[in-house]
Amino acid sequence: MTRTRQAVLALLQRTRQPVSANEIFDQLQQEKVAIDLVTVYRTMHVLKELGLVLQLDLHQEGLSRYELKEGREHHHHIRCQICGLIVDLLLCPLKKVTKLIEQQTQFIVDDHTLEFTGLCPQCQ
Amino acid sequence: MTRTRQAVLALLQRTRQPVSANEIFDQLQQEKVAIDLVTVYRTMHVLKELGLVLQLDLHQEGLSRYELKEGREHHHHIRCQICGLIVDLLLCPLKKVTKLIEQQTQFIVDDHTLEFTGLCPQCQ
DNA sequence: ATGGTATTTGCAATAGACTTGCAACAATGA
DNA sequence: TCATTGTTGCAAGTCTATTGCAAATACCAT
Ligand SMILES: [Mn+2]
Ligand SMILES: [Mn+2]
Ligand SMILES: [Zn+2]
Ligand SMILES: [Zn+2]
Repeated sequence: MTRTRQAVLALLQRTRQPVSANEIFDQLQQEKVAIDLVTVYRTMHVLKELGLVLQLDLHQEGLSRYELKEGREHHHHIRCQICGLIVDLLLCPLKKVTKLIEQQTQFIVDDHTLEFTGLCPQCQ
Repeated sequence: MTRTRQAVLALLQRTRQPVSANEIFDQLQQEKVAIDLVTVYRTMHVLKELGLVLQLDLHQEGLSRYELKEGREHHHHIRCQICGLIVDLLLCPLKKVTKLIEQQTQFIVDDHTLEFTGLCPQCQ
């Protein structure tokens, strides 16, 4: 756990939203923390390996975001199409559906992704 | 509807799987149809606008695939992690869940993406 | 502390999907 | 036929992310 990695972790802690590598880079620049964008990517890789961080690849965004794992279980997200707000959905409604799909397709299902988009309360 | 666009449409018709721009390009090359990769991208854009083609951005693939819309309604997909087989799921299990999420988050939901991965019957 | 090893970092270059500018070409139609 | 419009190919560019490599840093046994 180097100084640099501490800085990234600290940023994730004080950030409520999932952040992209570029956002981490820009934010740390502003805070006068010298860090290369490549190092951000490599740091995120390490933090994922350590199980401290989750990587989110939301649909249509064309980049990855990261959030602290903390105690978070498997969950999904909803994103506002106007302001980009991302909110955790704590339920996963797909357990029964998974069994149905296994029957219908003869696949063995081992993962899924689910994401909603819409308008947040502010943007309506 | 130019010769080139006809060739792309014909390829989509005889292809069972959703195909990427590069796959369309390679396949047409093999069939001695002269076409530029840029033209493939622009053609897919046009065919989408015309409502003839659906664009799929499956999770973790890092590229777009295209399938004929034909009569297809809103639907989802399951992909085999070994061989890449993609199968249509004809059900959408999210209508009730959407209402629940609107209540919980105060968002107005207007779209969602859902995708399963697993092992197809051949690869188990 | 000191020296030696392993890890981490920055910079430059690269990869890969996709887009854009522009000029040549083809189709359309008065 | 000529002018206007739409389509294509090539080159170059964008954007996120990765890789090679050498310099800097951290770590550890002496
Ligand atoms: Mn989350
Ligand atoms: Mn489909
Ligand atoms: Zn789930
Ligand atoms: Zn659906």
